[in-house]
Amino acid sequence: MARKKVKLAYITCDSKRRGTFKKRKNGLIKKIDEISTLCGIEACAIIFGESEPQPEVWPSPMGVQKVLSRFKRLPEMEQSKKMLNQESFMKQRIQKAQEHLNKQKIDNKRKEMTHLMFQCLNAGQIFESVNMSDLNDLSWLIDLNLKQIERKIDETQVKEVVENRVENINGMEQGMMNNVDVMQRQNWSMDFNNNIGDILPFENGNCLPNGFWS
Amino acid sequence: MARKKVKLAYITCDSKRRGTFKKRKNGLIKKIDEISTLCGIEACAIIFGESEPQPEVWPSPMGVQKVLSRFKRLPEMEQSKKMLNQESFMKQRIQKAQEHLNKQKIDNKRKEMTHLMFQCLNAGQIFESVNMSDLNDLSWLIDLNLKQIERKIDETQVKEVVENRVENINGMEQGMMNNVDVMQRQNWSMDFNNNIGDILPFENGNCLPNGFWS
DNA sequence: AACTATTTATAAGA
DNA sequence: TTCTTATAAATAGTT
Repeated sequence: MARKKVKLAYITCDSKRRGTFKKRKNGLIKKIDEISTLCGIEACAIIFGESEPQPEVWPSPMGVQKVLSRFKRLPEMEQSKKMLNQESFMKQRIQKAQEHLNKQKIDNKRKEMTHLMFQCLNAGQIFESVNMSDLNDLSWLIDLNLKQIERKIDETQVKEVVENRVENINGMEQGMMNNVDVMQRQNWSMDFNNNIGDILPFENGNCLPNGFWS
Repeated sequence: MARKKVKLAYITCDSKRRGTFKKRKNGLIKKIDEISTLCGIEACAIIFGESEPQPEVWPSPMGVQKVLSRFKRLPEMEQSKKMLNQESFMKQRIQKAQEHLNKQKIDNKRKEMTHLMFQCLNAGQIFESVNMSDLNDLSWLIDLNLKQIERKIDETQVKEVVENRVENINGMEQGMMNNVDVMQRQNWSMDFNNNIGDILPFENGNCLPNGFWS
């Protein structure tokens, strides 16, 4: 997990595998030490290196024996209660990955639509190529921005100053919804960028926020 | 390890300890899963929660049994070979902490001296309060900067442009070494700041680098 | 073995 | 409890 994300699979290259093993074994033992200390619990780990007859153990073999005897004292039934651990563990992992993927997709969509929104503002029109679905998302995004703008207005109590700008924006939204020509006033987008910047929910106001595409 | 560095000691607060345990147990199991997969080795962990009769085990209890039987097959002698693991582990930890501390000290000193250097440049003189030892470190730091400046000059091949500036800097160093009055030309520091900024080894040239004191 | 650029883990807070 | 988010730690690739 560094420099490059590593695929979770057997490392074929011998030297790399050995290096990884050494580093991760140390990390693992440190982690067990920490959780034991922090939470005051009993735990042990036994790690067989691939060509070493003696395993690395933690804590001392005596400590391991203590944990093991406690483990063995449990009736088979109890020991096996979590038998499906590994499988359910994998399922959990898959589910989490799936959820993460979904979040990323939504996030990407939002970025895409934000980009499109600014393109439209700069061009002063909505491109022919934008399909219905994106248009829908776009209006959702504009809606979202509007709400934030309204909130900001309430907060700063400068209603009188920006009221007509908000009307413009409402007009813009209406226009987008109907895919008509509210945006065609070329000057409007520049006016928008120059004035609305400081109440947009982005750091940089009239351009995409820092690191937006990174 | 986040938001705040946690002291490696038993967590007294019950709710925090339980939360930490849960999170770290998951992290730990994930790590064991990873090292097993990546390195193709056998390993197991048994973790007793503080009030749970059944331990969390990894991999499945069957897998644990397999590792355990392999472990038990080893003669006592072999099992105990790494008996001192825990103690030597602690010693290693202490040594590493010590080394880290030393690096931090050196780093701090360097920052302190850099700060002092700029203070002197701004004031146009070396303060009476600076002791001999710091003066020594200061000259070392200036030396270091000089070398970087020289390297930069070679790289950019703009020798003719900056040559006399370098002479100024050499003069400055000489002056510091002798604790005399080369720095007293009030205008010099401003000139330095204005012109040397882009070849200093810092991001911001005439002020401390970003995040320097964070 | 030591060094960093990155990825992960995770302590607090919402 | 789960979800964020800022920070601390682990660690992959390099030297």
